[in-house]
Amino acid sequence: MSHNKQNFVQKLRELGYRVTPQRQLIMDTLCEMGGHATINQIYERVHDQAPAIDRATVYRAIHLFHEHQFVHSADFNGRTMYEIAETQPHHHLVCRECQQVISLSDHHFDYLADHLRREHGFYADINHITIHGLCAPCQERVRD
Amino acid sequence: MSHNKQNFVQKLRELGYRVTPQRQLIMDTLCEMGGHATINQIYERVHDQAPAIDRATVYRAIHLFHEHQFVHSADFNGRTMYEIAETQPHHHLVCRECQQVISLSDHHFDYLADHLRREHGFYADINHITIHGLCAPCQERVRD
DNA sequence: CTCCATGCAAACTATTTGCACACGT
DNA sequence: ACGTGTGCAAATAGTTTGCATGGAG
Repeated sequence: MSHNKQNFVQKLRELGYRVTPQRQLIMDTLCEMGGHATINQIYERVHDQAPAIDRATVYRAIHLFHEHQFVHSADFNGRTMYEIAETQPHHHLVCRECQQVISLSDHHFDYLADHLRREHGFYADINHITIHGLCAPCQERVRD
Repeated sequence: MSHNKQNFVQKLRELGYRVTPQRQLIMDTLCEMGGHATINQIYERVHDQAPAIDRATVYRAIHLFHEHQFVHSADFNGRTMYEIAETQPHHHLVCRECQQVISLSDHHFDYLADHLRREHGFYADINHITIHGLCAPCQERVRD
């Protein structure tokens, strides 16, 4: 569910980066935010706890994390969201009508990943896939 | 491959929107751009052909198209891209190292979509799915 | 002829950058 | 002590909005 703090700290150090309180707080915050957040949402929450932390620091940290796969980026209806790169598969179904996000773990994604690797030589980041569409209630309502 | 112009024009009208040269040019341009582009890239190209067209117009058109499923949005390594909603399935594998985008049409996505509908009641926009990961050459090089 | 869509300009929000200082190693 | 990371401020880029005019239906 949440990231392994020891692991995060260790990996940062291994890569030659410094483990600062800012980076730790930003990572912790993203974890607490239940899977996905925009940079702005992360900043707001971090700022509540430590007003001295600047937006630029949040941007720099998130970019660093993204570069090294601590977090992933995803499009949620035109907005870029970031989420912890879980060890547990953690996919998202995003409804384009009600904006609802359904999280699920499903082995069918693994089949797809296997297939993409074998047939297309592509190594998918299969632990985090975002799919857009309509949730059941919205599908009922719309019927286009 | 390219969008059906008649269809686009007709649908716009059906929905009660006006078919303006600006909207047509923006849609044509996106089509010519081979599947995916940022709003800025679209604007640049439109602007070359018709310098009078304003950025605001491009934003408004793309949002309109997105709202009515003429185009889809997708995250390409943290950047929001837009692409024509093809009738042909048209998926993207985005390499997070070299930024290469592999387009493919593959029935395995259909299996996944069927499964999501049956098991999770979710109606995926299966004609356009973006998956992140490493392409074969980058996978070779990295080995982390 | 009637309104919707556009262009323009300005406001607003998001993101990046340079620099001096602070602090993790 | 060294050099990376941070805060600050300013610059740049991205997006939205109000309003008067133009043009599609």
